[in-house]
Amino acid sequence: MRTQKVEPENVDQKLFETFSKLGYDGASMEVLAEATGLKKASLYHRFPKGKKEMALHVLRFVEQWITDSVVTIAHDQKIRAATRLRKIVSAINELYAGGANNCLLRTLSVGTDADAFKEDVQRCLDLLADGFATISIDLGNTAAVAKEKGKQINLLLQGSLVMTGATGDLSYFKNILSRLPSLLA
Amino acid sequence: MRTQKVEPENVDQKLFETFSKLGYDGASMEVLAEATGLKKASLYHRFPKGKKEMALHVLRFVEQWITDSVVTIAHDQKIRAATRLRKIVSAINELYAGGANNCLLRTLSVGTDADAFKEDVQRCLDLLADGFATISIDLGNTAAVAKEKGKQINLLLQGSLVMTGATGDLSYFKNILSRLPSLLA
DNA sequence: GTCTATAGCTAGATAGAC
DNA sequence: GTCTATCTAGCTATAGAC
Repeated sequence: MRTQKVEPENVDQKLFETFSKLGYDGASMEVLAEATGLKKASLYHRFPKGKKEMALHVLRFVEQWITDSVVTIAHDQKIRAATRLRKIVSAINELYAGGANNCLLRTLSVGTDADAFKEDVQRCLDLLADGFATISIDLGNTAAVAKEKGKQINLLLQGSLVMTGATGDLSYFKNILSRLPSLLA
Repeated sequence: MRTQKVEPENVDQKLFETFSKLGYDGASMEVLAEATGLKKASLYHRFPKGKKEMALHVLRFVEQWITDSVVTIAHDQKIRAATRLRKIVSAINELYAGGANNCLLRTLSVGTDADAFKEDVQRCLDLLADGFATISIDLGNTAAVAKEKGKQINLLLQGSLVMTGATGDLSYFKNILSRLPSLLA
């Protein structure tokens, strides 16, 4: 048929999940096709430059998510800073399924083609740190202190996701999320 | 020739480095052969069950390193706790090349065969946490508090290595290492 | 836009000479 | 114990029908 079998947003979501879980080298075209519900050739129709283009596309998908769910919320002066942070924490908790999901930014940082993704990964991490720093400033910190706290949150989230992923113990992730308000204050 | 071309310890080291850098799926037999200086068939002679056996062997290599460089040192009552910790920090700094190297326990936690390594990865992480906890107890904390601190150090080290690996900024790793004494006190 | 079929290559793994 | 040569399966990617 000529009509789309799967919505682009659903394809993005499945590619995101698969790359997050298996990394770039572990996510074969066969697996990606099964995950999206499309045949390999159809995936190539949507991403003519192949797997690398898919991963870069998913990274932009994540960058957009961060912009919408962290950065924009963080800057919304109509809402109290503490409330903004609660919304961000809730979004992050949902994205990572309470710690059960790996972080794409981490899984794409290891492998044969990691260099190709480094720039986009860094931009995403910077956006996250800036979002957290914005909240921290509004909670009463100087820009310099807030910037350091933002970077520290990135470190703690990544560490908690590694530990939760390796051990299966969701409390690593859960604890960091619940401590975010005090860590940014 | 019938004699060994490369010492087993050197093979272990190169396999460790390659799996750490590229992960399991990214470390092809071809790449592993080049890294060790052996041909593929020679690697199969040493590891008849193939790549999975190599990765498991390297995990035991790491477990031994942790036992020698962290656990045993941590329990050495002949030395002051603060001095023991300095030795451990120094060893960790060297292993990770100041943050430039990825952590094998993390890179083997993602990919198509991650399940096969999970048990060993967990054991290594537990050993590390126990080593840190031992120091923390000797610095005056209760067993319960020390245990939590040990787990937190694992989280911080993993997080710092992810951030340093993704951004190239060695200070994430360096800062955590320098804070270990106060974090365990 | 999706599909079947397949090209061309590289992966993990083996056989057998030395 | 190491090597060259090779097998098979899986990989990324493409061709062309519908």
